[in-house]
Amino acid sequence: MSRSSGIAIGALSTRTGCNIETIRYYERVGLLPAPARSAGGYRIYEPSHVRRLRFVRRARGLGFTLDEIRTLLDLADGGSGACAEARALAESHLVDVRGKISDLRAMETALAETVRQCDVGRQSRCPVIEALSADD
Amino acid sequence: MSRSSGIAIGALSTRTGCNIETIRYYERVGLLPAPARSAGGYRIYEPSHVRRLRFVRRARGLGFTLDEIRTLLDLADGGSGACAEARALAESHLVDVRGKISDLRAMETALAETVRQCDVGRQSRCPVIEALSADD
DNA sequence: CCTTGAGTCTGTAGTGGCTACAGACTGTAC
DNA sequence: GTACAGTCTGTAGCCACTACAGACTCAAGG
Repeated sequence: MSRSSGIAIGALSTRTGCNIETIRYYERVGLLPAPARSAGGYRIYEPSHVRRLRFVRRARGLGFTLDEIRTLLDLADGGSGACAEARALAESHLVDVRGKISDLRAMETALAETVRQCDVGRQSRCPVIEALSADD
Repeated sequence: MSRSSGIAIGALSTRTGCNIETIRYYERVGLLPAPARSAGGYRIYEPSHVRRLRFVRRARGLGFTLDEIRTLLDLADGGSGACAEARALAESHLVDVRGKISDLRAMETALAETVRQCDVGRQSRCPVIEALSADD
């Protein structure tokens, strides 16, 4: 018996590209179900854990928060009717992402302009510092 | 004597748009020098504090870390020779910002595509969840 | 002078999403 | 049997704040 024995945390880590400490952290905060344990207390992961962790990592890669991912996981497990909710979550997240992009673009413009002024003249004072020190 | 008496932390907060708790935090971590105190222990800020805090807030607005800002402040105080260093700092920060923008744009594309598929078909399964659950 | 109420004080703890230990134990290959 | 990599728990740190509790202070009005 016990033919398919599952894998240890290190193997799960290599397979998913997720740090060991992070895997344990996900378990602690309830994103990954607690796996079975060996006699000596080692975690033993099944293929379902691999799938779940990949889901989490992918969602993190898209910038979803752990809270949002918890919801997505519930929806994925939940079944029907979930699609509209998942879509809404993804859409509102997309709005966030676009907001961040435009914030960063504004930042980029301001920074680039500041740096550019260093090239322009050989002022007595530093344009970078001046820009940050402006009076109004 | 004591004609110009300085302002309290609340007034500094309104003037700079910086949270009171954040002002105290900046003092704690050495970004803002500790001001004089009233007999009762209230912080009394001078115009130099207003300028310094504005500098910090502006730099934060451009996404500099507190550590980078500490350096910028040293450079601003330090005087000559500082310009090249300040410029280098700003430039490397600009590289970071551009990196973040392109990461977010990739995210945006992937998210938008995922959401779009919800519109396309009336699949039995949710494209958002499917995308996150992919096997490879 | 006294009271009221807004302002301020210190200190501590929480946030998110990890990451980094220390010190003890386990599993496995030789 | 023993070496050594892997894993365990628990705690603390990171960044840049934010949010309290409970005590105190200051200015204005009566």
